[in-house]
Amino acid sequence: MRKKVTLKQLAKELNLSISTVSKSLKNDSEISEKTINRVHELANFYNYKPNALAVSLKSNKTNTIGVLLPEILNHFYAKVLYGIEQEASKNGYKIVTCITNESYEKEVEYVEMLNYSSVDGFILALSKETQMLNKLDHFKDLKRDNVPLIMFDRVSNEVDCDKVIVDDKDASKTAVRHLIKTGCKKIAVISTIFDLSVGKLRLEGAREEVSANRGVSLVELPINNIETEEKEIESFLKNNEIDAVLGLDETAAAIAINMSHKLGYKIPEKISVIGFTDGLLAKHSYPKLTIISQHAEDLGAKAARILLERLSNTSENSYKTKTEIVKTSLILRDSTI
Amino acid sequence: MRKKVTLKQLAKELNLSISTVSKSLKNDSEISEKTINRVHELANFYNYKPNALAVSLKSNKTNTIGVLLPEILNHFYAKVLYGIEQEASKNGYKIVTCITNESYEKEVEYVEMLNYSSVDGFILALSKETQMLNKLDHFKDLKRDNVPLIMFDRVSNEVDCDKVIVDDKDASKTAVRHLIKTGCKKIAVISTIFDLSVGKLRLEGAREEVSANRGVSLVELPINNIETEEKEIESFLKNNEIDAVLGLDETAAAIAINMSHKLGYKIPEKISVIGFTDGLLAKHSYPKLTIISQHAEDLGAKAARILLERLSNTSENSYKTKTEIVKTSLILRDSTI
DNA sequence: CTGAAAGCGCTTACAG
DNA sequence: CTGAAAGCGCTTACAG
Repeated sequence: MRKKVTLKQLAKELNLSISTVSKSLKNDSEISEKTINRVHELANFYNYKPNALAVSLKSNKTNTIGVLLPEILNHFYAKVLYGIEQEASKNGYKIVTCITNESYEKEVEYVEMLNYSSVDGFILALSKETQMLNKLDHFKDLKRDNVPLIMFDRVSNEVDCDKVIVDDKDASKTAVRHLIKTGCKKIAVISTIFDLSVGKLRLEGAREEVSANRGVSLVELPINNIETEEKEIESFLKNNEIDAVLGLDETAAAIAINMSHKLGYKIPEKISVIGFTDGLLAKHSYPKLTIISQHAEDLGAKAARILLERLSNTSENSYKTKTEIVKTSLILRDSTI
Repeated sequence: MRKKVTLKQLAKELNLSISTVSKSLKNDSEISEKTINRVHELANFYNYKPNALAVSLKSNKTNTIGVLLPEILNHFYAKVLYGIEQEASKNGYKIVTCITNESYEKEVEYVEMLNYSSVDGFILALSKETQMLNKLDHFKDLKRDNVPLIMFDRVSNEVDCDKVIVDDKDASKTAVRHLIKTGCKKIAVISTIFDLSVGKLRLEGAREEVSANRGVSLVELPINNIETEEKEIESFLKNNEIDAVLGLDETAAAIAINMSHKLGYKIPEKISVIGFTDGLLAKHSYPKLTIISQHAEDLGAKAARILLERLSNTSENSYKTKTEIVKTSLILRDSTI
């Protein structure tokens, strides 16, 4: 069982009251300088730290932000987390992170758990399963308890809260436009995330851009089963005379590159490839992948800033929620012409 | 500011005392069935949840484990985290994770912060900077406060605590033995982690195994600057007549494969490649990388189990610490013969 | 300048 | 069977 020095013990040893010790540690002007010094000295000696549980119980705030991520082996979320962490710690907030692993049940469980642990607010992206089932009741508790919530990336229209999203549709358009500009005529879109809000938007963008250009066509390869993704992409590349691939998630484009190697197709000479998310796979593919960067770190920082703002306005019990859109960038590397 | 129903409010509305309500919620046999039912009904209606801060303050335990990771964009640590999480949540424990980003200062800060937040125990791998500076004073606080600590993977001999490590030296030996068995004569070892305990052990293993085999030689490529890693590996491959590469961290082997593509070297025909860590890069390289798996998930679960055991033995204030070793496996894929 | 008292939301030994 | 009281470790308005 953990042991810690308390105000009580310091008070006893100094022959002072608990109140005086408490005030001294805050350098309260009420207290004589001499007493303040005595108290600090002993506190330092014992390495006294106030008990955070007691402080939080009293103040009704924990200075903690709960963060829920669908997945962590994903550079986008990992970087968002980093952005949140930076901004939060700059402002004296801690973060507690839970990974839902794309499970609705886990998401519900973690929201309850963190709410029960009295985090001051939430930042989260919905799990895949939650988006598919479209069950959002677990967020009503937060509303009822008056706990602010910021959703990012994977959001739901049915929850009224602040949101930070990426301009996914525009991003796809920009990518496709680049492919067309460099001479591609038959563009494949590979997606494992057609169930997600972001996947839908990205696909829509590609469709719109293609249909706005005469003589260019789109072939869609939706992948249901991650297990067979490689094989599906390989046979797709073999059986379709395409000259470009747009991968809508982090891995699809990388796999397209690998399968092209296998089939002996040159990149970018025969096939141009663009992916989403500036992650490890993109950096360590050969040739290096041209990608859409979602500026994950900025996005995280932005979400944190909005939350901190909500937390500082303790007065307003209800407020008008807002949605901010983060602009993406197309980063040209070696997998496109 | 968050609002929550409390025992007090329930008591008032039910015309009962706080004690009776509290006991009823726990189905205490002292209380009449009728009262218990009344209380539960209202509690359900209001969705009452006890305030975790108050419970923890009273019980002096938070059911929370603090986890410190050097890096998260690293499959090994991400999977260890997953293993810890599984085991912890199975036993009603939550985890709070902090990423040190290989910084000594951050590590000190987080240890203090989590200790101050009253986590029940710690599981951590040291940051690179901490291992280089070899400053370990921040763990004395934990000892003084009687908070159990489990170190894994990157550990220090100078801290007396439970440890879970990987048989890194044997792992390298096994890898090199396989290379030799398949006919490799001149083996390169590429390392960006020669400062780390694990990096040293892996290198040692490779050296020992090579010197035990006549006619086989080792070439070492230590890389100081991650920025120029690719170029260094490329020119190394060009200027050395090697027939095998052992990459001691997650990325080195992947880069070796990419640079081989660039130089037109066939894998595994001309060069065999083995890497450490069964991560995304290994899975999505072409050809698929033969790797040493450290069984990260098991390792995490094991660390959690040891900690939970320590936490359940509240009686013992001092105990004999132990070190457990997790066996690695060589997983043969397509980058070796 | 210092301290006693109330209170944050719980739990539990004790009294009735 | 129910409740008053003490206490976990703090903060702060109030009294002296």
